[in-house]
Amino acid sequence: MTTSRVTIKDVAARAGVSKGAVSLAFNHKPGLSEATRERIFQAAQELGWAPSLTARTLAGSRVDVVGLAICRPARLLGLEPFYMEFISGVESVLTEHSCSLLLRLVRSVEEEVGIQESWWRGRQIGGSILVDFRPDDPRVAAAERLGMPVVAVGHPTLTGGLTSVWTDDATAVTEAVRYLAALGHRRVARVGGAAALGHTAMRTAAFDEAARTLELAGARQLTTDYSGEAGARATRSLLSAAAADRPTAIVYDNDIMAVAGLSVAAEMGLSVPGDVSLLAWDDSQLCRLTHPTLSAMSHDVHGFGVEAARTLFGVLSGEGPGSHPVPTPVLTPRGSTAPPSR
Amino acid sequence: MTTSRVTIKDVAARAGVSKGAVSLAFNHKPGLSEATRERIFQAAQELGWAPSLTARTLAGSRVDVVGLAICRPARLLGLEPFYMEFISGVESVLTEHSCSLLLRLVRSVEEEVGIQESWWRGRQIGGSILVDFRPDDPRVAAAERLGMPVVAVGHPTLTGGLTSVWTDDATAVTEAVRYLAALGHRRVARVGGAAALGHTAMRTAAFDEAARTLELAGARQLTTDYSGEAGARATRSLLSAAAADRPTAIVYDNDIMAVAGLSVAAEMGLSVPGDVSLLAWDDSQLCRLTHPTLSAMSHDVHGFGVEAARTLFGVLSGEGPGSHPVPTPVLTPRGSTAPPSR
DNA sequence: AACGTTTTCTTAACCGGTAAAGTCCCTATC
DNA sequence: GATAGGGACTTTACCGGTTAAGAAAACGTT
Repeated sequence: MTTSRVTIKDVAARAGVSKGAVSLAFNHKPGLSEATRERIFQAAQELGWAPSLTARTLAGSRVDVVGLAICRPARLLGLEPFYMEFISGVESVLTEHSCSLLLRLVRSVEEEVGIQESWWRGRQIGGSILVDFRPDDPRVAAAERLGMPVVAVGHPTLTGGLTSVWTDDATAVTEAVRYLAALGHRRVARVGGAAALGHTAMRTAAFDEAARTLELAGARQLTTDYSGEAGARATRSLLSAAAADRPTAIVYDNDIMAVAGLSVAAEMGLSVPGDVSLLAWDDSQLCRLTHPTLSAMSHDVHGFGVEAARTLFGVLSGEGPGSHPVPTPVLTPRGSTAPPSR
Repeated sequence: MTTSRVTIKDVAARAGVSKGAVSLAFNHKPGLSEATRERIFQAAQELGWAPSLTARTLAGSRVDVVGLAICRPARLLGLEPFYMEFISGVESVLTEHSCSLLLRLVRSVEEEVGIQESWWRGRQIGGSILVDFRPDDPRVAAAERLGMPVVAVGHPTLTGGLTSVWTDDATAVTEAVRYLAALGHRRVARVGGAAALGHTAMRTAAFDEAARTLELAGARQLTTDYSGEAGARATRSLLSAAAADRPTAIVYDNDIMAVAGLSVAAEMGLSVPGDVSLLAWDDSQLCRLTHPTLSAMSHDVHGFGVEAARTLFGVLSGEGPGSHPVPTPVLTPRGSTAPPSR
């Protein structure tokens, strides 16, 4: 009930030493006899004391909290397996360093800049992981202006001089299109993610480029908000074209939209992969739960989070800016892709 | 680049006043002329200063961070729409109070007790939201021992004397079973969540009770780990019984498993809802993306998070322990439930 | 003009730690 | 036996705020 805040002073008194000695003991610094050290830990244990991180932070040492602000409508976040998996990867590294994650959902990049700045100014965080980069993202300048240690999750062309962790979306898109073309598809469509995001633009450009190179006349692209509903709408729009124009293969920017697409195809009486092939992205467990199972560009999202966190610790320990690519998503063919029917 | 930490002292100097005056101004406390107040804000703005939350916390005011530790294997978290939606609800309230969320994924309740304790001891958080209660949960005693303000998300019978926010799972399960029975189903099965969780036990008991009351001889239940794979396995096991014993309706404890079940039925050549009806739980967007769409016990998870956070702020402002039920999940029939075929 | 009130601001003591500098004592060295 | 060098602690000065108590100036009163 009472709790009566136990402080370092109480521990010092109980162990019969000074505050300084307790501090020394708890930071495993030299200058104390084994006996005293033991006595101090004993006292701390008895009183149930742990050093206040707040005070410790204020006293000038580092902050062991990492920030992460995510800017997506709440409705979508719930559904996207991506972030939770990413976070779990980040967490697994933070835990090793007994660090915590400060999370915030924001509505705009501008708001995020504000949050990050106040976190940093208020000494709430030691550094941050920035995600969902846009072209000319204001966070690049903000991070540099503040001198705040960050790792930017995004392609180096988007993240300015910041240390970045990224996947090669362009190559993955190209591989996806090549694969579908190799199966014999000519009318390939892509249902992309949010148009404002930098990596969507990169995928769009790569898709165009691949379509041109492979001389796919019927290539088409749409952008969405990543939601299943938008994916369904986009698919419906693509598949309702006259049979001669209708795409025979569709690539999606996440797996929720691919699942939605699968259901639209069924609803329209089209068989997958007979009438249309579908290819998902990110490849969560979901892709193996549908019927037919979804072929996907598969991706170790957890590992992506791990790498981001590791890199942030690198930055925190003084490493200069760098570019850290993580493995390119690999094609994982399952039941939803096949050669087009004649 | 340099940032040269701006502190309250710098602001005071620039405004030509003392530290104390700046503090007064920024906390909107009386005792300053309008002119000085203005001058101070002006100076702060020019220097880009914001008070350090760390220092502020240390100086004795409250902590504006709320803790949340989640104990589920990372692999599952990614997929479960529940938590992200819940978090987004929590966040929306925290934001109003300019509070942040400290998130941690843990592997066991014991680990969580440790984390919560060190957060609290270290003055990292002002209070916490506890989720996923088990019978005799050690967190109840821990929270009371520490005198830590918390809100427990779980049924009052599980959360001891802690302030709780909960949904009436028992009633919802009963309603689900009644509905299926009303459609004419006699062999109803349930694919439950993690056996160790308190609310799973409550649902299991309620299901048994409802089956007895309605005299459903063929009622069966299984528990899983909430993953789609486990849901698929469970469904496969249930549906591979001889036709005369095979359940004609299955209730799932989340929607991922229901999706998995749907695909298993398809794989086994059974039609939904013709041969077997499926009923999902939680009702994320996913339930509307399958074919047929999934009937579900629908639930405002975002609102659940909102209520949890609101209640925590109540506790923080001194409200005594209380019990806050949120609306019971309501049955939302869609395409996956129908009377059994003869 | 003398005196009590307010208003407005300053001082100084914390909050709970860290870290550099200082003190004391014990031992090795010449 | 004087001195230097460590080891084991203690002192003390911060970190960047808050806040109670104190002081100076402005104001109203009789």
